[in-house]
Amino acid sequence: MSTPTLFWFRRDLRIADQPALAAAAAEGPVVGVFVIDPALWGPAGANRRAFLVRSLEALDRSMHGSLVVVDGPPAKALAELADSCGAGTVHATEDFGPYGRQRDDEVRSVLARRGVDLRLVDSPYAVPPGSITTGSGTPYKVFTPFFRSWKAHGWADPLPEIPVEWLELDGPWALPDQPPVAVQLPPAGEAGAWAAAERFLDTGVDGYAASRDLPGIEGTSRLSPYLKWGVLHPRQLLDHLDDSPGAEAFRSELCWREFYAQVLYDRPDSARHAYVSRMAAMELDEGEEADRRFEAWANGRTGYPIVDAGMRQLVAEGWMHNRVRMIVASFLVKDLHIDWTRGARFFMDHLVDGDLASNSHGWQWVAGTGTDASPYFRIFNPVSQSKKFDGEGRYLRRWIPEIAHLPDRSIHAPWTERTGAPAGYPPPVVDHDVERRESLDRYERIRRDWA
DNA sequence: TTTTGAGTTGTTCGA
DNA sequence: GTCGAACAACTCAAA
Repeated sequence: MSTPTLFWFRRDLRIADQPALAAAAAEGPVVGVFVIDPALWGPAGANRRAFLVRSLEALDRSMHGSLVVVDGPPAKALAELADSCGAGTVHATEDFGPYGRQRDDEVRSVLARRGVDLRLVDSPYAVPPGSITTGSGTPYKVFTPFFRSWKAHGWADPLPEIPVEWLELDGPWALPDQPPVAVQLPPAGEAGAWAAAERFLDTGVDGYAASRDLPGIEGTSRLSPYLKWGVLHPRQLLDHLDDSPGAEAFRSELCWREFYAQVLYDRPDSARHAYVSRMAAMELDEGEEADRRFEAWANGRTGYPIVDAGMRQLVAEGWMHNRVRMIVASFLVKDLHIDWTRGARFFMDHLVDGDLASNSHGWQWVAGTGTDASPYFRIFNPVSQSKKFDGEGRYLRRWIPEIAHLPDRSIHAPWTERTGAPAGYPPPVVDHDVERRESLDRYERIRRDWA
């Protein structure tokens, strides 16, 4: 009997279109393993952990129950497992995140000492980070030229189905208990992912360019949790997109994910620190009053309906509409003057689709600390954004029952209602016009000091 | 090396 | 209500 090879699942919880798995299967019988890494498990947040557990259960079913689940630091866990089953190689999909790269270096050297080879194949992206550069060989910092270059570079077609001989090891291999969560999780596994993908590809792509901006309707793909865990690979979706405007808009959203992965790959520190370092000098509000305002934001009680609706959706669903993510982020940073990293952490605690690169850089874009060139005076007005993208208040009424009875005219700014603000709904925590001015002043001080 | 055109998602003001 | 200009001038990418 040939020696088994280990396949280490990470952010690629699928069987279809799996080049790294195909490479493992080409060597013989495969032991599929997932390592519950304490360094990632704890910080993931209960919602994401719960979705991960379900995704692993689905994966295990598609492997006829052969998935091995081990606990502990990956280097130690994999070394022990390789020893016990006599595997000479460990295959995995390459990870480009700051922690993942460091972890894989360590795993590689620990395994090498036992004569076990770590082989990294493929990536969670259509185009692996680092493979596209500008004409002068530097990483792109602006999206549009990156997008052009990314499309010109192109990507592989999805792989045809390959046979895998899964090897079962003596267990028991228990998945961790699924954390009890209040949110309704998306259907897990490749079947659930493809049901969602087909629904979107069949009926959602056409109107995507316009409807993706309207939080009151189901206009987005809702595929982010699957992309996060690699239940779907982006090239599988790209393979179904034509040249229509909606398809191009969706392709560009997929590319944003890759652009930010590339930025983080180039600048691992930018997960937690300002990409534009001089912006770290921004004056921030801290202390009791700032904490009180942060709590109002986190609890959906700022008195600005679009902000509160978004935060309530985040806590209730573990997901927030993209347009509203920008609005609530802008409000925390520019109306409350609170550090973007605090908001980013809160998002990561709740999001089922929480992805470090996209989350950190989405926040940095809003905060004006990121790769964007001139976001100086770009401060979202929570009332005009609400009127523009949720004119009929469908989204607001769904999430804020206290104000559901208000007419369209005043629902976006309840304090303007002549009969008085509704009982049970708070007055605005700050005055947007005042805080907008304050933010511009603070930016101006940084700019002046820099000059 | 220098130059040139362009840059996710905005807001406000005044005509 | 709608529309264009100003915001303030910076950095990036490519020619």
